[in-house]
Amino acid sequence: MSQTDAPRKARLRDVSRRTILDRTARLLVERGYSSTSLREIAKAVGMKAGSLYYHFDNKESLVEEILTEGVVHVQESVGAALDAARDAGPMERLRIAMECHLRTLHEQSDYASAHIRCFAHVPPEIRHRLRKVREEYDGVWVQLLKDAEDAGSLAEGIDPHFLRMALFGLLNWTLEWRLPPDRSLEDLTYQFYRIVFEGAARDGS
Amino acid sequence: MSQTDAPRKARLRDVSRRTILDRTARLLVERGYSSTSLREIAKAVGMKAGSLYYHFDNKESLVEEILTEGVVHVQESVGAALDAARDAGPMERLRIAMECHLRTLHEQSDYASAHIRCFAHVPPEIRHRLRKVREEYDGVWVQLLKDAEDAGSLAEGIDPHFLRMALFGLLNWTLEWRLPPDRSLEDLTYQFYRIVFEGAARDGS
DNA sequence: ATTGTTACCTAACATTCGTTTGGTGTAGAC
DNA sequence: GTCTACACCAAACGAATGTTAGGTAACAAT
Repeated sequence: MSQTDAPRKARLRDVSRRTILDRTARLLVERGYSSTSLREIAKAVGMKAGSLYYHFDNKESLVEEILTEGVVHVQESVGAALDAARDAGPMERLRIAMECHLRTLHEQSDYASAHIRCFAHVPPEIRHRLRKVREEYDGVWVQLLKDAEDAGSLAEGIDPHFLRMALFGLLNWTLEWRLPPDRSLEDLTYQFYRIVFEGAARDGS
Repeated sequence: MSQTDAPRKARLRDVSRRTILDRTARLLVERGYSSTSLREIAKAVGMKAGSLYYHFDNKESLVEEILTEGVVHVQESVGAALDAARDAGPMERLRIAMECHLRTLHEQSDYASAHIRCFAHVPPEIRHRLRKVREEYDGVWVQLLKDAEDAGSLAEGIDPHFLRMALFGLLNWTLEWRLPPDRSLEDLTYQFYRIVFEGAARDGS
């Protein structure tokens, strides 16, 4: 009846729901989509498998919500960092986006890394809807590269579309490694930025 | 009794076995490890599921053989191309290796693409043994980059280990795309080579 | 004190999975 | 013509899967 009543009533439900999402995201990263069973998820949460259906319609919608949120996490993280560096030049903004993308994947969001690792193995309908969600985040990079191009910072003959694909490959593939713990993500970003934009070859080779 | 007798006796067995491997590789690329069932494989071959056990101990060893052969395909393809260009400079040899790696993944071997797409989702023991198989192919690239470094063709401050990881990310991640059919793999290789080695930024940005 | 809702559990459902067992037709060897 | 090894099939196994139905403690509202 009070204003705090409705939130309090809804709290346990929301907490449990969030716990399920968190634990499932972790399992999806570790074992992939098909190998993560509802009973495994339930055990990680401290429930029984059937109880998951109180919070989600089925396994697919649970996973879809996680993978969708994964894109949102990366997009918000990169977006916030770019907003904070609104005055930086286009190349510096690209470097910031690279570091932020890497940091979200490796240190901040199991949702994001679950998205990368499971996308290809998820049912086609989900994958189709996830493509739509990706497009908005893709747009951020399209704009970043367009800004760099307009500023005359990109070399001639470089196709921005391929460059974007190359960047995604570089950044997302790092999930396949065990990151060397002696090197920071800042180092990694610096190396990748140098390779992709300044080139790994000595000038004139 | 004749010399052709033993081969003829063994032929049907070998043909069937190879058919199983081929069809399974294709299914692994399309649906991933856990979602590819033995009954699906058997149907694609024209057998019943139980009959697969005449040729393989179990699902895991069937898959392991495919993923292992995938590495062999790439390694032999790249190795042959490099042997044919023994006199080329280290940077040209790197370009050749890139194109050959891409071509094997996209046009020549389902075994190779199955390896890339399924490696992370395969049982840990198999993954552990596959790492050993990868190491030899990794050595090819370690040598390529060492040759480039020794020739003074690499920029200072570039860590060859990170550069190799970057290259693998770039090349292998292309399997996540639908390759634009209007662009050849030669174009793609050229773009990637320019980005990674000459840099996507205009000099002095 | 009673009622109703919330957030689960128990127990089962039908299916599918990898796998095994016991056969069976066919082809060549003798 | 008989025999034998080969390459497979038929049918089932137990276990695991996603999912559903019915029940039940705990708590809040009345």
